[in-house]
Amino acid sequence: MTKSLVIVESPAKAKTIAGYLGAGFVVESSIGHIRDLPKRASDVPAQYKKSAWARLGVDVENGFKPLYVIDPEKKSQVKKLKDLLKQVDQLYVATDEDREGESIAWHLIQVLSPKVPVKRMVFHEITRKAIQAAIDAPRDIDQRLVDAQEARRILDRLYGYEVSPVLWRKIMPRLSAGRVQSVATRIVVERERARIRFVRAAYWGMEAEFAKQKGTGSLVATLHSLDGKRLATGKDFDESGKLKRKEAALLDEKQAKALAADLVGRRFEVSSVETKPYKRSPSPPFMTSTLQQEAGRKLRFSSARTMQVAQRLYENGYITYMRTDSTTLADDAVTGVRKQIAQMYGDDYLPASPRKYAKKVKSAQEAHEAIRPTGDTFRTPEEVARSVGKDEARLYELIWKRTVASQMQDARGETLQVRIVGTTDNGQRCEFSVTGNTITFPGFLRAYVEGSDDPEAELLNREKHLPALSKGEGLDGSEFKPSGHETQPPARFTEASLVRRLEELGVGRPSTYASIISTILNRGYVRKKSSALIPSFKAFAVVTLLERHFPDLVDYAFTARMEDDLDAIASGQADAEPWLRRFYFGKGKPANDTATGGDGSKNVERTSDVGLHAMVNDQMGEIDARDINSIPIGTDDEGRGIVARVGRYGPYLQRGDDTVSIPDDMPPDELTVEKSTELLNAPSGDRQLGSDPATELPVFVKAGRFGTYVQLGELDPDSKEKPKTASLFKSMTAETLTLEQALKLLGLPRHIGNHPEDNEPITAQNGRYGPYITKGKDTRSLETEEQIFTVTVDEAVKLLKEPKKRQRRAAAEPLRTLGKDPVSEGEITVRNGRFGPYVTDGETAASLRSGDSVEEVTLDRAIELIQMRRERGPVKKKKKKAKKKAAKKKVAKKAAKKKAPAKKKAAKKKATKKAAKKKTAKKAAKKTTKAAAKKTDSSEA
DNA sequence: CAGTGAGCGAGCTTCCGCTTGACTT
Repeated sequence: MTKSLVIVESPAKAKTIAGYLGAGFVVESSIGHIRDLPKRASDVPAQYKKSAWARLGVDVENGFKPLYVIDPEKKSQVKKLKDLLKQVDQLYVATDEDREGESIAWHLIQVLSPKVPVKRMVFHEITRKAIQAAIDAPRDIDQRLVDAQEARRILDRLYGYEVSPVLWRKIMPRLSAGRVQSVATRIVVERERARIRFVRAAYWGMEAEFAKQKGTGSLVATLHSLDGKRLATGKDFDESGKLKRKEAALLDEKQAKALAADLVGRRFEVSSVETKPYKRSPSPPFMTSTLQQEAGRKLRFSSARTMQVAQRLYENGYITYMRTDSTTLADDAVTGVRKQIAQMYGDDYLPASPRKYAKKVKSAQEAHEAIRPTGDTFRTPEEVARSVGKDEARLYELIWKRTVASQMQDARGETLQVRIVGTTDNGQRCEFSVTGNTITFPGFLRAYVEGSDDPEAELLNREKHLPALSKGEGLDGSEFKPSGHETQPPARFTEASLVRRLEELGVGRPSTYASIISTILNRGYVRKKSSALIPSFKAFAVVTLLERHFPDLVDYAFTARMEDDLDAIASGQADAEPWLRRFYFGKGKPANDTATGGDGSKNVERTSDVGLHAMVNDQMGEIDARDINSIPIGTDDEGRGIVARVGRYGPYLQRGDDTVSIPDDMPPDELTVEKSTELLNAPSGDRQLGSDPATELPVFVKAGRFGTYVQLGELDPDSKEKPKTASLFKSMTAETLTLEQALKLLGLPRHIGNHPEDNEPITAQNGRYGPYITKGKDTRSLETEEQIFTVTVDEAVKLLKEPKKRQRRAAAEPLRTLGKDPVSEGEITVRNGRFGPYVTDGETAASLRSGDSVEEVTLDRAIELIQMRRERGPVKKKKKKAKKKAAKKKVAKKAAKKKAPAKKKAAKKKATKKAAKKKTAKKAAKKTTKAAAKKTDSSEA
C-alpha cells in the first residue's frame, strides 16, 4: 500500500482533511509561506551582503532575480516536512488554489526537493466529497501563476524599500510607504481634507400633526415643498455650503417661524395617496471584508478582534475558513440550509431554487468558500453558545443568521406615500409629506437584518402604519414646529468602512485587512477615537509627499492596474521581467520599444516614463522637506500666515517666529485659524522668576529643545537681537531655580581673570560637551558645572598648561572580557557605548544585534560579529560633512527667509548636474547624487 | 522650537501576503 504526504497551508485544515482521507495519508501543514525575501540586512546570507542589491533582496541588475531565505521561525516546520517526506512514496501539494497558494506549492517543492512523485491537488471547500475529488484529479504546478505571485512580491518590495527611505530622509525615521498602506492612509487623509474644506450650511424645515376630520387617526408629516418647489435638505448643498439644486426652496429661521404661525388654523386636505410595492433581497453570505464590516457595526468588534474570534471558531470546527473573498456556498451546505429554512420558517420562506451569488470584486481569487457554519446541517447558535466564549457565540450567531438569510425568500412590502396641502395667507401652496411602510412578507428579514441586532424588533420598527386616507379628504393641522438643521461634514472612516473602501479598490487581501489597520495605527498615521479613524499631521506630510512626488504610486487605481498586469502574466500574455524592469527602470529608449514590445504588459509602467529607481534618486534632492512638512492652516486677521509643521518632536504650529506644540489629541479638522491663534497666543506655561535689577528685563524659565533654560527679556520681533539664554546645570531644576541662580547663569561666560603671561582673558562657561574654560582659541574641559563659578585663575592657568584630556574614561571599563580574536589577536571585550552594547578587539567594533545580549554573547559570536564588521570595510568619516551640514543649515535658513527663489534655482542646478554626470559614470554619479541630496535636504529639514 | 568647543566603535528603520504559536502584559 502506498503512503502519501499531503501538505496544506493551515494546521486546522490538515486536521480536518486527515479525518476525511484516513490511512495511507499523512496530512501536514506548511503554516503559510515558508520562504520570503530577506526582511533586513542581517537576514541576507554573507555571500550576497556586499551586493548593491542586498538591501532589496532582489537582484535588480540581473533579471530581478529574487533572493529567498527560509524564515527562521519556519525552519523547524520545514524539517518536519522533510522528515515526513522520507517516509512516504508520494507527495500531494494541496495549498490554496490562488496566486499565493500556487507560490507556496512551488516553494515547497523547491525547498523539499522531493525524490518521490509530486502532485498538485486543489479544492475550494473542505467536504469529504470535494477532498476525494481533488485527490482523484491532480494537476501540475502552474508556473505562470507562480511567476505572477513573484512579480507581485518583488514589486511590493521595490515600492516599500525604495520609497520608505525617502520618508526617513524627508520627514522622520521609521516611517513606511507601501502599495497598500499608503493608499489606506491617503483615503483617511483625503476624508479629513474634505472635512477641513467643508462649510456648514443652515436650513429650516417643519413638522406638523394632522388629524382626520371624520373618524379617528392622526399622523405627523414634514414640510415637503412650497409652491411646487421641493424644500432644501442636507443633500441639496455642496461641501462649500452652497445650494447645488438651484430650484430648491430654502427657508431660514425667520421665514420658517413666520410660516408656522401663518399655517395655524388653515384648511388642509390630502392631495395624493400613492402605494408602491417593494422587494428586498438578502445579502450574500459573509466573506472576510463583509464579516469585519458587520461585526464592526453590530458587535462593535475591531477588525483584529473579529479575526481572532473567527480564528478560534475555525480552529474548533464551527465555521469554515475565515480569510476568503468568496461568497460561494458548498452544494452540501446549500442543501442543508434549505432543509433547515423549511423546518424553521416554513416552505414559504424557501426560494424555488438555491440563490447563487456572483463574485463582487474583480480581483477576488476565490480559493475558499464563503464564511459559514460548518457541516451539512448547521449547528444552531444556541447549541454553539454552550461550548464557546461569549465573543465566539455572538460572532457565530451573526454568521449563522447571515448564511441562512442568504438562502431565504425576498422580503416584500408596500410603501404608502401621503401628501397634504394647505395654502397660506398670501397664497403660498405648502405641501407636507409622510411615508408609511407595511411588510407584507418578511422573507429573509425573519432571520437577519443588516446592521441590526434583533430582526424581530427591527421588523416592527420598519413598519409604519398610517391611518386610512383618501384623496381630497380634509384634515386639521396643528403643532406646526419649525426645526433648524445644519449640513454635516462627511463622516470619518471607521475600520469597517475603510476595509470596505479598500476592498472596492481591490487593495489588500482578506488575510491583510486587519493588519493594514494595525500598520497605519502603529506608524502613527491614524489614531482611533472611539471608532473613528483620525489621521495625524504626520500622515498629512507623508501623503502630501507621495502625492506630489510619486503620484502614480498612490493612485487609487494602481493596484487594480497591477492586478490586470498580473493576470496577463498568469495567462502567459506577458512576462514578469520586462514588466518589473519598466516599473523600476522606466521605459527604455524608443529603439528598445520594438524589441521589448509585445509582452503585453501595459499598465503600471505606462503611468510614467521614469522608473521608480530614477524617481527616488533624482527627486531626493528636489523634495523640499520644509515644504512637505508644512500643512497650511490659513491667514489670521492681521494677514499673518499660520502653518502646522511636522517636526522631529511632534507637530507644532508656526506663525512667523511664534511656535507652539499642537496637542496630541487635536484632530486636524478642528485646527482652524481661530483655534491656532488661540494656541499660539496662550501663555506657554513658562515661569517668570522676576526681573534683572540691572536691566529691569524679566527673567523666564523655559523648556526648550535642549532641556530647561533661562532667558533674559522677551523676544522682540522687530529687533534682530535675540534675548540672552543659558541652560540650567544638571543639578538645577526648573521648579527650585531662584532668581539669583538664573542671573548667575545669564552672566556666563564668567570672566575668571586674565592670564598672567599674556594678559589674555580666561572665561568659564557651559557647552555642548559640558563645562569648559577658554583663553583665546584654546579650551579645556572642566570636571563639574559648579567649577564654572568656582575655578580660580591659578587653577585655570594650570589646566591650560596640561595637554587636552582625551576623555575616554567613560567607556574604559569593559563589561566582559571574552578572549582573543584569531585575526588581530586583540583581546575581545564587551562594552557599553553611545549606541548601546558592542564588542571590540581594540581595532574593530561591532554592535550587538537584536538577538544578542551582553550576558549571553559568546566568544565565537563576538568573533563573527567583528569579522562581519571588518568585511564591510572602514567606516566613512562623516565628521567634516557634519560640520558643513551645520554651517549650511544656518546659511540656508537665512537665505530661505529672504530670497526663496534663489534656493530653488540652486536645487535645479544640482539636479541638472547630477543628470549630466550620471550619463558618464554611473557609480560616481550615484555618490554625487546622494551627497547632493543630503546637503539639500539637511538644509531644508 | 536656544546656543556653544573635542572626539569617540554605528547600525537600522521599511514592503505585502500566507500562516500559527510562544512570548509578556
